[in-house]
Order: sequence, then C-alpha cells, then structure tokens
Amino acid sequence: MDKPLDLLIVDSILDAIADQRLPAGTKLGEQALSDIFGCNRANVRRALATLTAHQVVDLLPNRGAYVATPTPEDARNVFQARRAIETTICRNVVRRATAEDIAALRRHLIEEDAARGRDNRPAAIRLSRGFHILMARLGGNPVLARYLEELTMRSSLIIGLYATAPVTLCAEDEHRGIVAAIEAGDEATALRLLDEHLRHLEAGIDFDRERVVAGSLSAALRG
Amino acid sequence: MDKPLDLLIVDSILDAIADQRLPAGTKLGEQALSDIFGCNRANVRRALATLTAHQVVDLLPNRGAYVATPTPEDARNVFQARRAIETTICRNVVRRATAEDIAALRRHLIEEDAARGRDNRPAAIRLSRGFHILMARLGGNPVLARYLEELTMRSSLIIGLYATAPVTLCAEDEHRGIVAAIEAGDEATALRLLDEHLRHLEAGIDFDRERVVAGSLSAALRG
DNA sequence: TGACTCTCGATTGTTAACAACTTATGATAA
DNA sequence: TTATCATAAGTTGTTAACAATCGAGAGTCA
Repeated sequence: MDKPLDLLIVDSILDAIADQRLPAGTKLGEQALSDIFGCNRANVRRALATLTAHQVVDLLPNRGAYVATPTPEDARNVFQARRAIETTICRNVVRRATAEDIAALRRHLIEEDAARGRDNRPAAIRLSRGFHILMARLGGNPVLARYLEELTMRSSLIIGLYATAPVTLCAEDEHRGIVAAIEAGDEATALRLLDEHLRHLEAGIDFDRERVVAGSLSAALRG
Repeated sequence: MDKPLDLLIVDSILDAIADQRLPAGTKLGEQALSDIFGCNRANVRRALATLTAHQVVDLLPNRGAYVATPTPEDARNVFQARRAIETTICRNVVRRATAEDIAALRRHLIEEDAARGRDNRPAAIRLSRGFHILMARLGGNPVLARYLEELTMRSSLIIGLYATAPVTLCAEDEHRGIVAAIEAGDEATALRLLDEHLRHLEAGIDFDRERVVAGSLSAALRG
C-alpha cells in the first residue's frame, strides 16, 4: 500500500512544475531535497535521474540538477509535438467517448469556470492543464497520454518563462467549443478547434524577453 | 570528453534492446550489470531508473529490474503513437529536406539493401530501425525524434515477442517508395505510404502466441 | 501426491563515511 | 581598481558495510 518513496518525490516535483510553483532554472540540491522529504540522498538521486529522463530537469555532472529552461526552439518543437499527439488523442475521444465521458468533460468545464470566477490563478492553471490531461485519459491510449503529460509539463515551464500577459491560460471558451464538437460527434470541427487552440496558446508567447524568477525550493514543494 | 558512466550503461542496454539481442523479460540484476560494466551499483541503479522512465524496463520494488514485456494492448497503442508522430515527422522532412538530406536517405536505402542481400539479420534489424531514426533527425524536431526513439525501441520488443515469420522487418521497397515521394515533394503520397507502411508492420504481428526467449545478459551486452 | 511452513541464500534497499570537484571568498600584486 | 591566485566551504560522486526482503528448496504433515 505504501508507494515507493522516490516516485513520491518525482510526483511532488512534477506537480510543482506543472502548477508553476517551481520556475525554470531552480536548483534542486540533493541535500535540500533530502531534508524536505526526510529521506536519504539515494532516493533523491534516483528521483532526479527519473526527472532528467523526462526532460524536465537538467543534470550537470558534478554541478547538480536544475529545473530545465526550454529555449524558444524547444518551445516550438514542444508545441508541434502537442499538435501531433493531441490531434490523435482528440480523434480517439470523438470515436470512443461515452455519455459518462462527456459528462466528465462538462463537469471539468464547470470547475474551470468556477476557478476563473474566483480569480484563483493556481487552481485555474491546474485545471487548464487538467482539461488536456483528461482528454488524454479519455482517449484510451496511455502511451500518448504519458507523452502529453510530459509536454504539458514543459509547456508550463515555457509559459512561465516567456508568457507576456499576467495570465496566459487556455481560454475557457475554446475548451468549451471542443467539448461541444465532441458531443456532436463532429470530428473535423473538434480537430480544427483543438489545433487552433494550441496555436493560440503558442501565439501568446513572447520569445524576446525571458523573465527570470528565482524560487524557494521548500516554499514551492508544499502540497 | 569522458561521458557519464551511467549514460553509457543506458545506451548500451538500449542498443541491445533495439537490436533484439536483449529479449523482453530478461532480468537486469544490479550485481551482474556492475560486473559487466566494471562499476559500482550506484551507477547501475541510476541507469535502471532512467531506463524505467523510458518505459523499456519494469522496476519491481524489492524484486529487481526486468526488460519490459509489452502486452498486445501496449502494442496497439505504441503503433498508433508511431503513426501520429511519424506522420508529423514525415511532413517536416518533405518540407525541409535539402538535396544532401535526400542523398543521405538514398545512401541508407543502399545500406539496407546490402545487409539484406548478405542475409545479415542483425544489421538488417538495425538499419531498418535506422531508417525511421534518420527520418526523425532530418525532420528537425528533437522532441518528436526522442519519442520516436523510445517507440522504435518498444517496437523491437513487441516484434521480438509476437512476430510470426522468422523475419519481420520493414519491407525495403516501402522505405524506397517513401523516399521517392519525399524527393518528388509529394507530401500526400509520402504520408499515405508511411501510414500504410506502419500498418503493414503492425499487421505482421500475431498476438496469439507469445514466444518466450531467455537471454544471457553478458552475451547480449557486447558491442 | 499435494499443500503448507521453515530456513537459507541471494538480491535489493539503506545508511554513513570518505573522496573529488566546483564555486565563492578574500588576499596579493600589478 | 582590476586581475590573478590560493584557500575554504559546500556540493556531488564513490565506496563499503549493514539491514530488509524475496524466492527457492527441503522438509513435514495430512
């Protein structure tokens, strides 16, 4: 029943990155993480190796681990990969979605709405990503779902680095339109709206100025 | 100039899996790997964590690491993911390919031909995968290229487990047709041929019987 | 024969101490 | 002031010993 400790560390850091609590470039010291999670360095090292394999952490020999800082070129490639993968996921959803699946999507839209209404930015970020993750689950292909989790994680880093407006989230009405098309079984429209949605997201990024935000590790890893 | 030791272990095991020298289910004992690579267990453990993150190794707590054995469902999902990703890669290649790129593809076809003519099965396997990897490189999107590397690795495991005929490789003429379409700048044809090619590959698999092949670790890891 | 338990060997997990490296600090000299 | 270099502190890498767990096999009993 007890989960492996290193996976707990991985998930904890992954969540912090996805929620934009851990900004790009933050140093992930072994001792610091050991203290935070109350374990020995061995587990931390394993966790860092896993995160490095997922491309959200850069591991410099003899110099430690840092949250990855995607370049503008990385950003373009990540968004192209998202279009490729999410298109297939969306097609799967249109073809497989049960009434219950669509109800789940609608419930999610309501939650997103509520978080936005309350001006709850952290929740809005999480739910915005959650929409895409939920689609991936409903698509029924865990291989694609796992890749999309990675890509949305990296998208969070990219948005945190290069976003212009104070808020750059998925526009809620775009999600709503996609769900409507799925419910209507209109595959072509769903795919078109999704593609546009991802392009809008990418367009809301300004590659000129990269804002550097130093973060406190222990503060970021509560939750 | 010296590469990190754990990455050397990872690459070595990855190559062995891609070349079908390491069959699915093979136990990867820490002590055995330490002996083979002449290092301490710490590096081996880090390498196994990385391989687990790449989904080519299953890590069972307190029971050790084993080369992953994909299920038939995994297989379907892997091939669907390949179609999604390689389609985008191929589109990129058609749009970006220089004369030199196309020359590289043609050279690769000749090598494949030669290996087949010599009945050199190991080389044929490696080159067959190499064609897809080369396309991924020429596509210019390292994010997609990395995913495709993972997926071709898992394809090797799948083919090793479920392939019916003694030889289940990419049909060389199918690769040839794709290159011809790329050279002609005929995007639609290239995409269609690639999609068909991947479906043929998947069709050449018999999910009924799963042949179990036990392998020797030290023998598989030469090269 | 079949099922169950116990013990032993082997493997993985944990911990701590030590070595090697990197970086920051401060002193020295031009 | 600026540059260079030496020292020191902190961090990562390595190693070895020890603890915990699992699986196989022998043995026992119905």
